[in-house]
Amino acid sequence: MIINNIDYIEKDTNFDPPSDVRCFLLMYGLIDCNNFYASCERVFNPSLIGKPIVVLSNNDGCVIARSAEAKKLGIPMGEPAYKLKDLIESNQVYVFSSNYVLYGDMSHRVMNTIAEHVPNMEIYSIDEAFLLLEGFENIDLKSYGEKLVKTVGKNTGIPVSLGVAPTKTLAKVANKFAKKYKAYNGATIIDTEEKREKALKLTEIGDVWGIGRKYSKKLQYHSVNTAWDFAQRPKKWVRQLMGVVGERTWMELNGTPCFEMETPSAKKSICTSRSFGERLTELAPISEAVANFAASCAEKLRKQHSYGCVLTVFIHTNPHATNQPQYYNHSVMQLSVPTNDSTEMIYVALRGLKSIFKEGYRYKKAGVIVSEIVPERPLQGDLFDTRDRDKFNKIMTVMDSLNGSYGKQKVKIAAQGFDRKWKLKNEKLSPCFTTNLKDVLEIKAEDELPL
DNA sequence: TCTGGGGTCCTAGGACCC
DNA sequence: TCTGGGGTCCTAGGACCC
Repeated sequence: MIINNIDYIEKDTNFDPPSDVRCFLLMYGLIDCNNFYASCERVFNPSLIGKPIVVLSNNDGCVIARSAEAKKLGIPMGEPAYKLKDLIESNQVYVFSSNYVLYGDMSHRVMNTIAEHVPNMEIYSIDEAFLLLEGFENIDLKSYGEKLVKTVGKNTGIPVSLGVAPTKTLAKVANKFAKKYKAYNGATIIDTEEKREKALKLTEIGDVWGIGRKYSKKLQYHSVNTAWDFAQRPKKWVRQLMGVVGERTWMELNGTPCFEMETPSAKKSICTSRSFGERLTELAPISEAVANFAASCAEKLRKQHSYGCVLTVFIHTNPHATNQPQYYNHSVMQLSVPTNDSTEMIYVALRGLKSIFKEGYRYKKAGVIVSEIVPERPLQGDLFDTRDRDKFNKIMTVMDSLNGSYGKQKVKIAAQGFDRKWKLKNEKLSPCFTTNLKDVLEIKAEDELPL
């Protein structure tokens, strides 16, 4: 029985695990890319197949993706790269700086392929999509799923896995099985009560979607070690310990959908922030960085046809350097008129930065956050607004279109500067195979050097 | 020396009003 | 003067996700 009705869920607070036989009218799928960033690096460099690969975060900080081989070596997710130096060298692990242009483009290819075969999908992240499988009663979901997985792999070179179940959370569970056991051929379906029970019993509580580190610890303290233990607890108990959020996860694990398919909506906040490649002590280079972050926020706003009303700037020192003086501050500014104009945002952001910048610290990171985001129209004017908004709108449109055709940052505001002292460290960047022919040709030329 | 970046949602508590 | 409760709005912080 599927109860796809939020009102019912709200009212019946004593709903306990159902034990009746189910008939699923509607199933959710979760398809995601295996070791996505590592797989992307591999697509254009087949010599890496079978080799351990790790991809590092911005500034080559810590590990954010690992190939299966790297996982096998015991390289943990999130580990700082410097701690892994020996392990990397002794095992000849291939290390890459993150190349988001490449990953973004590969993501498009994967998503487009899925969209060609599934009518209703929701892109959930760069490497994941939920599918809504409606009207599949007479179709063998297992072979349908296997076929989809195979097609995506063939068309894009990226290996993917699919989990199918009556709720999104259960689809996530199913997906883990598809990944873990090769014999599933990339697709696992949870469509009977027996499979659900077995899957939940084999799933650690911390691996459940929606249960993070903190709750995982809390639950284990109460002897809840598996997803099944959790699903068997009374609903009231879960509500008390974890609030409505935990209650929804509980319902979903028990087969009642609480998370519907979502359509993409405009962001409610937009943030651009970076750690600097080197520590900065002067206002000038930090200003340049902040100007760039503000410009990037404005560009993101224009892309989603929104204006921002509030702008926050923050800076801080390195919290890990406990032997050095620490400083963290932020400044919140209300914009007189909602805007997505780069020049205006830069101006306001720099004013904010000036108000919080203090001499005598080694700054590590800064960022700009835009909040209270509203749709582009209707615009509420300010009586005392003297800015020629039409003119600046036109300038922004021209700038975006030039940058769209000739490449990022070909045209920018003077304050964004050219020094780039704040720039990221990414020493192990792969070429942008999919978007930059020049990079690819250069690599080829090098490859041909025999000695 | 070296530890990412960008989001969302929920809750508790305070201020304020009637 | 004192006492009371309910409602709303805002904010900071906590938890989670990828």
